[in-house]
Amino acid sequence: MPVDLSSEELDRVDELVAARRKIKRGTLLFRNGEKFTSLYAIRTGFFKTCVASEDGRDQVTGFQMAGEIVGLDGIVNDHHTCDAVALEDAEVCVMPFDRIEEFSREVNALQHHIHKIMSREIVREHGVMLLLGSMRAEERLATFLLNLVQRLHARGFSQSELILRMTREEIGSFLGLKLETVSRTFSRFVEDGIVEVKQRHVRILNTSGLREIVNPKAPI
Amino acid sequence: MPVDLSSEELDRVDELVAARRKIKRGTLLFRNGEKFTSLYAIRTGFFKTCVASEDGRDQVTGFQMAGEIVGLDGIVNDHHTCDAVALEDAEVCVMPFDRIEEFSREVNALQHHIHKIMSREIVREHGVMLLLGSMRAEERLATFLLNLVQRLHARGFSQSELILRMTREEIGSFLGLKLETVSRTFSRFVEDGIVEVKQRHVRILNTSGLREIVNPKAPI
DNA sequence: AAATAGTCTTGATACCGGTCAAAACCAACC
DNA sequence: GGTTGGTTTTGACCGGTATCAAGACTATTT
Repeated sequence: MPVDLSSEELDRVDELVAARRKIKRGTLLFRNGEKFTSLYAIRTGFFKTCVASEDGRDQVTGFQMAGEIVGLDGIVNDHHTCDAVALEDAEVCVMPFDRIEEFSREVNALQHHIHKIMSREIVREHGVMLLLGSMRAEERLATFLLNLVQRLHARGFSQSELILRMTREEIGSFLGLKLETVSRTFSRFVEDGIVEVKQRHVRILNTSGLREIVNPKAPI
Repeated sequence: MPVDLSSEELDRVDELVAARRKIKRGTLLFRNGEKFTSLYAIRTGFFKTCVASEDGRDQVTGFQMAGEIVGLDGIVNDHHTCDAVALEDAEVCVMPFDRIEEFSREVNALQHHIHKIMSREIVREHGVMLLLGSMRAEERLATFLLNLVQRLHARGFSQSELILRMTREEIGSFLGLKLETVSRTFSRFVEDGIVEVKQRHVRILNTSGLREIVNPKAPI
């Protein structure tokens, strides 16, 4: 949790963490309908969250990595409304929400931090809505790759290479596309020399090419 | 604000409201880039919020009516990242956010209420992502109408009649469709006897028909 | 009443992405 | 090594929505 806190306050924040929990790849951290008790800070590993409609269709609402928080959906109704699935072996900090509320009454910076986390999630989802509502397949995939690599880079990984932890189908679900379209769009990027793709391994050869796809400059 | 509070606490919540502000139809409550200071509780009127991509496309992220809160997007970066536009003459309560944080340190129920409001917005957006990512035009419009009429009914209006405060283009932007598709889909609903449409005036003739479109029952 | 601008509807056509199907590839396990 | 199951790629074709265009309707203004 990257907040500006005094060392004393930091100690208190440590008390927030009730436990650590390991999640095996493919298993759920929490599921739709489950009682909400805690937020989870991801220490290691990679998650997807997804919601389901009554008739079985489901939609990946996000991919989360180290340092990010999952579980915010559960606050409003005391029950989770989506599933959080580990896409690789993972470890999280369990932070009981009543304790978070208690502490954030005492530590102003923590209170504000919590508010920011929730607001950031709202703003992130605005971006996804823009993507789903107005972009074509190539723009969606380019946006997705740029976003992933940017977040990975902020964690010390390469700016140009990444390993996808999710299947084409999961990417498609997130981007509102079918897996075949995701695959075809990757192939087109490869043809155009913008990326190299070997299964889940992606190397970005031309970042500004991707940016150009997302945000085409009006010629003169 | 429908919270369970003692009357003393309720008095304090009243102090949250720094002022009321009237917004003329077509004008902005706040705009992208503007400094964030306050949340706004809608007293009367109807708003849309929309985000814009760099190259000018924009996406309506929601429609808000009396009792709902707008401005949550501004918390994370101290600046708003979307526009809030009044679709009819409106009045809002201005609630300075620093005061909200101050009070919610003292009134537990208020603190939790704020958290719920933000979580509810996150969950609502999950639903929009599901809509944008996996539904076809008819399902999107049916979902939209059912949602609108349900929220209006909760405010004492009819279960079956409503007046749309937004244009076909704004509906389309929200639903990820072009205005022509929205219009055609309305026409199809009319042909099928599911709704009556006279410009902005809509009467729902067959609610379960709409539900069926959203959530088709598997035959046997 | 006429004129104007904005909004909405409808038609014809194009195209993007979906669907269906087959084959290739990969990893894990006998 | 061979088998199995899951994932990915690719092709052929189809369908839903976008696009382009014209006209109708409504409200407001002159």
